[in-house]
Amino acid sequence: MDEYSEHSGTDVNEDLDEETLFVVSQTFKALGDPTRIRILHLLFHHEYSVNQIAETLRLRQSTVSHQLRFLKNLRLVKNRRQGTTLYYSHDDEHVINLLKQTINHAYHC
Amino acid sequence: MDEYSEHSGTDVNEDLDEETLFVVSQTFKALGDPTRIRILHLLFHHEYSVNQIAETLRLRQSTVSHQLRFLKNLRLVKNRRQGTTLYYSHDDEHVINLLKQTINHAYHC
DNA sequence: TTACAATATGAACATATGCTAATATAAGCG
DNA sequence: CGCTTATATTAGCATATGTTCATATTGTAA
Repeated sequence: MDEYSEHSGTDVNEDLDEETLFVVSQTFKALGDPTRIRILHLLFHHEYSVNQIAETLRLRQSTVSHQLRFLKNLRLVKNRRQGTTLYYSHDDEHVINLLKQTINHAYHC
Repeated sequence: MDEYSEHSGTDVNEDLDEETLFVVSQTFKALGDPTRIRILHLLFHHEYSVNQIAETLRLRQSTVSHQLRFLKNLRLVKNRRQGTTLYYSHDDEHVINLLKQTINHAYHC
């Protein structure tokens, strides 16, 4: 992996500021739930509608919709309308990479 | 970042097995709390005792001890005894890298 | 317009989570 | 041994979280 570098030239032991702490914890929280992981994993390769996600993952439509709203608020997914259907796809390469890394790590260890 | 590669030659759309799902979600859950992030961030460069962590981060001893137990159960930290003092340090390079990446990402965006 | 399909929303519920105070345990020293 | 320091543990509490059912909204077509 790549080297950790401080954001600026300040003290290396500086505590994290509150905003960073919030953003970072929110990001990891988003990935800390099995349902959301399954949804994001499904969206790795292409877009799916809400109902397609629900059917594929055997989840209630309501559950999927709630979690998609959660993910959309964090800008981790985006959607595209086609008639009454909304197609969702991922919208944050960094977070997708975190997930890919960790899934691979879990498999290989 | 590096490319995502499937763990085996099976279907690319295969659903995540339950164990992987559990490990991955546990890992992200560990990083999904501000207190644990602060503790792990503090441990980036060297070890600290429980009381040192509590004082530095202005947390109760009990809070720190609980979170360290959590992190130790997931093998994210380890400790070393010296008399009555326990010195904790990080014990999972992969997870530390995830955290470093995400902190940097939060700063730069 | 009405009817239908797809999705979103709100409320209720059960469970999970994190912090705290109080207490217990463990190690070292006199 | 008793005393002190450092850490761990337990129980209680408040809040957060995830799912579900029921219902509302939206868009399209007849």
